[in-house]
Amino acid sequence: MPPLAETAGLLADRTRAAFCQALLDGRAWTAGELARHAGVRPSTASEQLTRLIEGGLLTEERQGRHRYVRLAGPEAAALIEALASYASYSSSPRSLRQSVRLSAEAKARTCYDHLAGQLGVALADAMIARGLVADDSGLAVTPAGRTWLADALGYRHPAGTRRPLVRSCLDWTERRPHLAGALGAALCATALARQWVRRVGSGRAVKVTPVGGEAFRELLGVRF
Amino acid sequence: MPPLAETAGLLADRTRAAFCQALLDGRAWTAGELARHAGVRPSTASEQLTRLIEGGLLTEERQGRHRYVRLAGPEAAALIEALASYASYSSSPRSLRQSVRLSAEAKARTCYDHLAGQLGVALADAMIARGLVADDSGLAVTPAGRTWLADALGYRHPAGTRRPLVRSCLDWTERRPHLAGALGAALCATALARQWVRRVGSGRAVKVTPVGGEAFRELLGVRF
DNA sequence: GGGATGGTTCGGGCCGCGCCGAACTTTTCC
DNA sequence: GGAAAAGTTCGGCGCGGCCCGAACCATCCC
Repeated sequence: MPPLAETAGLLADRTRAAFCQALLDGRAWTAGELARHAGVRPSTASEQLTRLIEGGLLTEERQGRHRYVRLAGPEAAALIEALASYASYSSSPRSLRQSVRLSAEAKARTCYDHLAGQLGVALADAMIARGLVADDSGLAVTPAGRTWLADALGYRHPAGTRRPLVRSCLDWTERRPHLAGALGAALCATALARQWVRRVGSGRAVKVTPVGGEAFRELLGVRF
Repeated sequence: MPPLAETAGLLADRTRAAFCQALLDGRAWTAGELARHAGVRPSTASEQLTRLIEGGLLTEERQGRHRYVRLAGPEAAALIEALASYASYSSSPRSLRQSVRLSAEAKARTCYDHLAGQLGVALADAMIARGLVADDSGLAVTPAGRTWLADALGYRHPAGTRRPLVRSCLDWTERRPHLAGALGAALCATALARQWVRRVGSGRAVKVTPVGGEAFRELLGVRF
């Protein structure tokens, strides 16, 4: 079996796909949580998780009687994003898309380790409008952007890392790009740490707190 | 079945994956060519092609008794690239990788509508070194680059298109990025039109002609 | 220790699907 | 018109894999 087909096969199953999409929130889930989420028996979940781990898409971490599982890394997340984005791009009738836009996840959510949804797109737009990120056919952080990153988030990009500072990630609800890469991750981490956003429910949805609304307005002029 | 799993399923089969990877050369193939290429009977190829077309990954064009088939567009190509790149990234033992590097495809080939392989990476490096493309955490064409595009290739980027001028595409033989997007396509089209490279065999491999060697050296200082 | 909970292993059932060959249709060429 | 070639449709075969329940193991808590 050629490697492409094999990798695709990992994601070509209802249950495994549900696992991976849930794990796009970047957190570690237990096997049982994923089983309930996908609506299968624990035994089934256990087997499918093993396959995903052996396939290199997930990593596990055992803690006592729990088996925690998370995406193997940004590359794996990017692959799943790419597939999900293409799939929703090529399918999804209009009416469904409309109703999706009204959900909590569409307003604001995490996408692996960065922010997405209407919030994510608004933040991306704001950073481009303020000249912190340039969108000259491909995204790039400007010098002003680097300063802002250090001042507002306390983030300095280590030289020589493989991960790009900023990467565009197509938003499957908004159909517009938001910011991924190290910048996106730093922004999301800060937002969670300083309680600008709070997770709601067990999924990927987040909610902007009053403090967060203030912060986003002050730092980037985003009104949400 | 969730859309992600469905799309993945299209590529989760030996035969269909072989079709798609062959079609990454950007050309239109007949059903029979693909059948021989993948080592299946025409009847099988016919059925699988229908599935890929209904799934939106391919488009067809009938001409007489021939059924020509090609990738549906840059998005589809990008998806297949992403999967192929990840698959070879996560698998592929060292020895295999070594022998792959010596093949004709590794030296120079097309990747959907742009140039890849050692040639593609060399061209990308040269354009970055000459300041035509900036690699400041994300790729972007510089003003000098736009001038060069107009002068050397006669290409002017239409405003308001959805397709990015330049996009990074991870090379699965070199493990380094080469240039995709409209710029990559324009460069590849020019190279083929002006006989800088010539296709060899039925696959994606190309060969740099003497004229091409001259042109690449003159325009970008690339010695190949 | 004993009960409850999370997770795994194993056997078995079942459905899907990828493949082929044979028969058929359509187009091309002589 | 007739033969050859490209492609399609259909019936059928067989494998793979997805799922479950039952039994079992490991951990945690009282």
